[in-house]
Amino acid sequence: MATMQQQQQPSSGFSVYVGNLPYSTQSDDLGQLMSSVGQVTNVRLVYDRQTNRPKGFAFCEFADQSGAQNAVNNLNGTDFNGRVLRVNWANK
DNA sequence: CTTGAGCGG
Repeated sequence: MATMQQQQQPSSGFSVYVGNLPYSTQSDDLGQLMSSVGQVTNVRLVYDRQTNRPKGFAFCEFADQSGAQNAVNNLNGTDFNGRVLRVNWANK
């Protein structure tokens, strides 16, 4: 693997960006999917403040960096509820 | 009863 951005976030949790999600996706659905590749500490679905509609992406916190990396390697580019899942390390 | 690039109510 080439050099990639590994952000170690304190206060428990390695943030991973999850995008290209269906608007019908709930945090629980993502939580179960992420739990299948690693220990998930938190799952945050991003909603729009103006219309209260899901923006279509979310952020997942893993208890271990390997779990987050495993999620990126296993869920990124895969199909989820009819949409191609987009998983990557979070920037902020 | 709506939408589809991207990084947080």
